[in-house]
Amino acid sequence: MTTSRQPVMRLLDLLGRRWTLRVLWELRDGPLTFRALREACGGVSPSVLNARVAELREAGVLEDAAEGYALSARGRELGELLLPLDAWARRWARRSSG
Amino acid sequence: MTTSRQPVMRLLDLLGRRWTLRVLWELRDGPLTFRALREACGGVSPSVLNARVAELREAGVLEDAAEGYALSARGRELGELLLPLDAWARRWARRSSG
DNA sequence: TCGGTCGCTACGAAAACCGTAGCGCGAGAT
DNA sequence: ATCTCGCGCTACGGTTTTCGTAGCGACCGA
Repeated sequence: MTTSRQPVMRLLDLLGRRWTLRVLWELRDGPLTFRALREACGGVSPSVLNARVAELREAGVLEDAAEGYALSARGRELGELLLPLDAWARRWARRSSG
Repeated sequence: MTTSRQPVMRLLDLLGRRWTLRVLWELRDGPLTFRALREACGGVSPSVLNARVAELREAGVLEDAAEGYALSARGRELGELLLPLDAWARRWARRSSG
């Protein structure tokens, strides 16, 4: 009840690792190669990126594609759940400045 | 254009730190004291929890309350955006097992 | 064969995180 | 006034994660 045995907490733990959310976000609108993904994420170190990719792949969220890496069907679903964060973040950016 | 100058990427960076999402999640249904929050998060070390709390406080997502820490109005909005993750995670948990 | 790009690994330095102990403070009881 | 208790939070040493850079082997077009 308190532990991460609940699915959502496992998910929160997975997403709460550096670059994971960002990778998901960048892959939302189409596949990217390893290097392109790396640059899209502002130049993460390849070791970390590879670790994240492996985790997401094992989680069934990301999969290999001809064009590089792509979100799976499940991953696309998850990506869409992340979408409203954009609107929220825009409103959020207008804090303490008016 | 590529960097985290875009609001959503700042947000993704904020949320992509260990325990941040979890803290948000645990605070969704009511305020918690520091120690209660700590236990709800499976016993995070207080130094890290304090850092996360400070970050979220500065971001205007979390605020001090009589009962401990509580989500701000904005924070509650963000918390609701996280809500569908629960349903997704449940479906996700039924992978590779049926 | 050569140049270019691909996914990915190696490895030392730096930063983040963990676990435990405990401080200073305010409230309630004696 | 003192004692006690739980509170938010800090200190600190050890472990893990992340970073930054360099580069390997494979593939492909010229």
